[in-house]
Amino acid sequence: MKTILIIEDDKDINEMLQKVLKTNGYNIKSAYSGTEALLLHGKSVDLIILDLMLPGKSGEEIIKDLKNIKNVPVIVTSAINDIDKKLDLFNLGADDYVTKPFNNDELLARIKVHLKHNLNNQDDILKIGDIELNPKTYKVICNDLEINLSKIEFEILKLLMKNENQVVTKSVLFDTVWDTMDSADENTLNVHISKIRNKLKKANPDKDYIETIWSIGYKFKN
Amino acid sequence: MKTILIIEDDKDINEMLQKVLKTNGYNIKSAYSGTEALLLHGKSVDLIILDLMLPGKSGEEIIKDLKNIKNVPVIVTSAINDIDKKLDLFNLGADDYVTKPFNNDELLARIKVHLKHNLNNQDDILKIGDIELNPKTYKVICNDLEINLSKIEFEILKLLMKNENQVVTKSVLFDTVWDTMDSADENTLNVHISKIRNKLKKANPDKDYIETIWSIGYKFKN
DNA sequence: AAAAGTGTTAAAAAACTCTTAACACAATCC
DNA sequence: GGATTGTGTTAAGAGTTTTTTAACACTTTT
Repeated sequence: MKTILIIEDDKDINEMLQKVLKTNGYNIKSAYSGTEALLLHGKSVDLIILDLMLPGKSGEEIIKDLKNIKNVPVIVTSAINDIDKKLDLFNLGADDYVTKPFNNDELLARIKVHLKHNLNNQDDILKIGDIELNPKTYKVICNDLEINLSKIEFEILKLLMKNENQVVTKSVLFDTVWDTMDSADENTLNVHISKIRNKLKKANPDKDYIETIWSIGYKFKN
Repeated sequence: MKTILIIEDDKDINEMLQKVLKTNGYNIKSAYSGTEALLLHGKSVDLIILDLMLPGKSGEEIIKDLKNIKNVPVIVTSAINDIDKKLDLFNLGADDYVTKPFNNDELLARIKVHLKHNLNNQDDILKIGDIELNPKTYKVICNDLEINLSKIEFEILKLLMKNENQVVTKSVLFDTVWDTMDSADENTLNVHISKIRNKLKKANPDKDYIETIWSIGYKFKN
């Protein structure tokens, strides 16, 4: 289920949006100001609906800060239809700009468009060779044997498998698996990789799944 | 360079769009009817701008056919601001809907958004002759063979390829690849260049990619 | 022909990684 | 409550790969 962060100071509109989006199957976080939004924005948020409210921080500042935390699609809503403002926001990374009053169904359609593009959050079963990873149940089957991975181990393997045959850089791994800025020690990653390799090797001793790309990262190869 | 397919029956608007998009660095294909568009749409097209008011096939039909050939972002432009029509088109796979008359800069911004999202973003892959370098995945393919470069080798080749047919001075190389002040020995660079040349030669023995510019630097020639 | 710059190779040095073990912490179980 | 189990992080030493250094042959410029 996708999570949408609503940033809207108008209480009626905020609540209306919450209701509409909830009935359409989204998980909701709601904020009534930019500063509040910054606290709520994090790993689980998949898309942001940002109202260009006037009091406090400007929309431009907020969008910058939000994108800094995590780069997800931002749909700006605004009563103002000023072209310069629009262009500013697109430049700062806004993905869409909807003028108020908007039609709810159109907003829903636009949300769909921008979520569709973000393929990083698909929860489908990943099947590569004799490994099967189910992001929903946290189950991993290798060579017909079920293996137990810890949460971090699971996240690492999922990311590697999503990028099959491509290098996943260490910085990407840190950003995705550990959402804090002061990401873990390099060594921590090594240890986890080592543990994953051991568990996979136990299930299938003949294969090497994870390749080290020296000084860059790791690659799940098939 | 990205290629945009313009589908617009109004001659003036079509030509205006061509001009605007060309000056903004896009490659253009232009069609004045749906059937013509279907013939032009293919592998090289990255995004479509589709005007709705076409004689013959309806916009809905055309968008279906286009997506069938190759699923690229479609921005619909239309003089009609009918919500039901809009929703129909979003359902059929439209990625954006811009009402005429539109501001050119806004259209450009929206084009950027939808191209950015395209995961098959081949944009920053450096392709020169039979060499392909992907800065994101750290992959280098030469003459259809994948070659493994170390990190420094990769950075050097990337810089040279970015400045195709231009001399890259040694000081620029040192500043870019080694970010410390006490830049490495001149000889160090020679050794790395030598290693890169060897690996490239192994993949394609017939070509000399890197040219020495005596006492100044190196040049990736094509 | 001399001087300056470059190419290549092998070996030393540095950087990075892997594994094991230890510790702290949290959740679970009797 | 106290013991047990499992997880995440840190540290240390061994192991591996890359990077640099140094030597010498070679090429270009003056």
